[in-house]
Amino acid sequence: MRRKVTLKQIARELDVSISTVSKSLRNSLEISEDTRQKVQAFAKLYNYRPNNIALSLKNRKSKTICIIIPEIIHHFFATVISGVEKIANEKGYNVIVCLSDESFDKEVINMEMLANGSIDGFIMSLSKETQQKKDFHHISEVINQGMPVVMFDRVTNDILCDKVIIDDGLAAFNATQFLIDKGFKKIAIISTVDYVSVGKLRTEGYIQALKSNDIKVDENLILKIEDTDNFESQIVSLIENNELDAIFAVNEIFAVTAIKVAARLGKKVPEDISIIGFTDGIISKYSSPSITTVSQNGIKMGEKAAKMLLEKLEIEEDEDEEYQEQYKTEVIETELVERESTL
Amino acid sequence: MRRKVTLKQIARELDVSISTVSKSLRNSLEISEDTRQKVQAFAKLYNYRPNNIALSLKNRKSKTICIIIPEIIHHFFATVISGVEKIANEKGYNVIVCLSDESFDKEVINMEMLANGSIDGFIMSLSKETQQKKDFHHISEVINQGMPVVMFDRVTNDILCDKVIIDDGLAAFNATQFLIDKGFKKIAIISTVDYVSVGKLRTEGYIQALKSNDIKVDENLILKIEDTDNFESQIVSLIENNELDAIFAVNEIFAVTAIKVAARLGKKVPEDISIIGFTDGIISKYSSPSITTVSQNGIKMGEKAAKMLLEKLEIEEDEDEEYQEQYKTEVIETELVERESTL
DNA sequence: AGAAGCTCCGAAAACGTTTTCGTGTTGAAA
DNA sequence: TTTCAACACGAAAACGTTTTCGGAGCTTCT
Repeated sequence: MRRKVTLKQIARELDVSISTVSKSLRNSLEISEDTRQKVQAFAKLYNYRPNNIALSLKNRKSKTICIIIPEIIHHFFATVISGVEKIANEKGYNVIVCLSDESFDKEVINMEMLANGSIDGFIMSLSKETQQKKDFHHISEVINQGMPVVMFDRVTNDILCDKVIIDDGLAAFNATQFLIDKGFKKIAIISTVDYVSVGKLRTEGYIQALKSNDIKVDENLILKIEDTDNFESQIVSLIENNELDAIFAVNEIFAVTAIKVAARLGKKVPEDISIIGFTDGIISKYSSPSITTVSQNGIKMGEKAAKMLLEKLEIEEDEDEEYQEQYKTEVIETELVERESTL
Repeated sequence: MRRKVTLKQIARELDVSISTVSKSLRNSLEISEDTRQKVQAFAKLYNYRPNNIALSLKNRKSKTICIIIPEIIHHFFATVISGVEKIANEKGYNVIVCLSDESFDKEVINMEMLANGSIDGFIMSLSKETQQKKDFHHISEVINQGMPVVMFDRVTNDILCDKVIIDDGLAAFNATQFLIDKGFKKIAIISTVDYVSVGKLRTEGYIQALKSNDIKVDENLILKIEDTDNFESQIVSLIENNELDAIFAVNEIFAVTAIKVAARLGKKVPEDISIIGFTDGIISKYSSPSITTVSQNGIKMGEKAAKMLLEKLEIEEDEDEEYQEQYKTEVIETELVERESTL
């Protein structure tokens, strides 16, 4: 078990200075052909690799970025990570993945822990608790220290930074309009509580669509779910108490649960009731019937977010001094994937 | 945008030495109460945080571990990450997630890139390609340098290190036996090609179960799928050409696809044909009918792997010198979760 | 022969810490 | 008055790099 070999050891062994070794390995013309070859041969033999930590310290950057997500056991976030990884790796960056578990405290701890030199920038989606508390000091602090942050999906207007989102309102509008175009009038929505930004936006889009088609908005058809562990009974009531034509669910789980509940209540999907979901995940694809859904391309979001972050990092590198800070918000287009759950 | 403050800056500002500042912040008794308070107040005001990279360099460890998985868009691996994260965070470690995308080269690159000081240890599950090539030099190299490695799920006997696995053979045996106990004789298996270690083991378990119940093994009922993108037609043939009682699928996707195909061919699940899957993921839970499956607790696997790795790291720290190297293989128990897809 | 210019290399600083060791200043004991 | 311990602090090394600068030794030109 030989430990990693360092410049110093090579230098001692070959009886030259550390500088000479370093320069030789970097093929500096300052060093004679002879010495260079000797050093390089020796380094190769002992499988020398520069120590990343030392390089990070010297260069004052770690070539590592961090992505903070609320939970990983969630197809959408997993795809985003995948997109981030792809771009980051292409550019020689590593990715640290942190999970906030929807907790404000964990989000803060993670950021504080990593903001001290370990990483060069953040990509993040807010935890539910953070969105509820509306406390973003940990993020603005990091930004104030000059570390770039890119937010995606669950974002906030209270922080100025690059963002990657989908147009949740528009996507919801389109999904609802799709149902209306099929001739449906009694359309329910299964959404989340309002402090989850995307839930609120999607609900608004749904309402917009109804209004612009002169369909009266019925509060009884708007179900806002708080506890994502135990909500099935609420969906049962919704379907039992209303003669629904269709349901728009703001995520996969709600959609697939609606299908199950409908089946149990003797309603066929899509013959008796049509259902549209949100997020084109693994459930929508493999459910029976498979689910018509709004596809938010997580990979594309991750790629875009990573590109924006890396761009900031490269710029900083060049013209270190005060260029006009420009923040962009990129909107990733969504798409309605038609499957079996709608007529 | 003030940049991060360092010991040196505080020292200059307060007109003391760097050592004094460092000691003050660590509450050393060498420093007078007076000076300590002054320094601490100043540090707090300017929100001083020690630079992690510098600490890593000094301590020769990064308090970061890396987990390499074949793909993240896969419920099982996501749960493993989640388990690793949990334990690592508890002990103050960060987790770098690397994706090999089932590619040998990416696995090698990732390991080489990070093995140079960036991290303290690896947790990994082999990529398909690596298992196929049986080339593990990158792993043994890392181990030779004294860096602990823990392998999980997809492991190999060619490398000596800590491992966390399930008893794939036994689990498959039990699943098959479960079907046999229901009175089924014509039981098919949908598996992967043999170089995927877990696929092979599960197939063996299936065969064992048949044999020990004196059921003839019919090669036509053993489907080994190579291309995971385009296999539906093979399942169609399997079901069409054989009067099956039941199917044992070695993963969720195969199981849910079998259900779909069966339905299309006019066979009801579970009335006409029973189906058991492997991996208790989101699909099994939300599919209709929901799928009876072998649950491999990914969280527990991740937690166990992380514990084993961190233990090695802590030991190394203490008694740096040659204690007898002991490698363990932990077996995580599986469980058969009965749902709707079996009678 | 002196100046100038190369070629080849090493010393040292820098990145930000922690820690060991030394040293100057007190105050009290001998 | 001398000696010694306690106290409070600083210098420097170390972790492993890269890079700037300077210098020694040689050749070439005038």
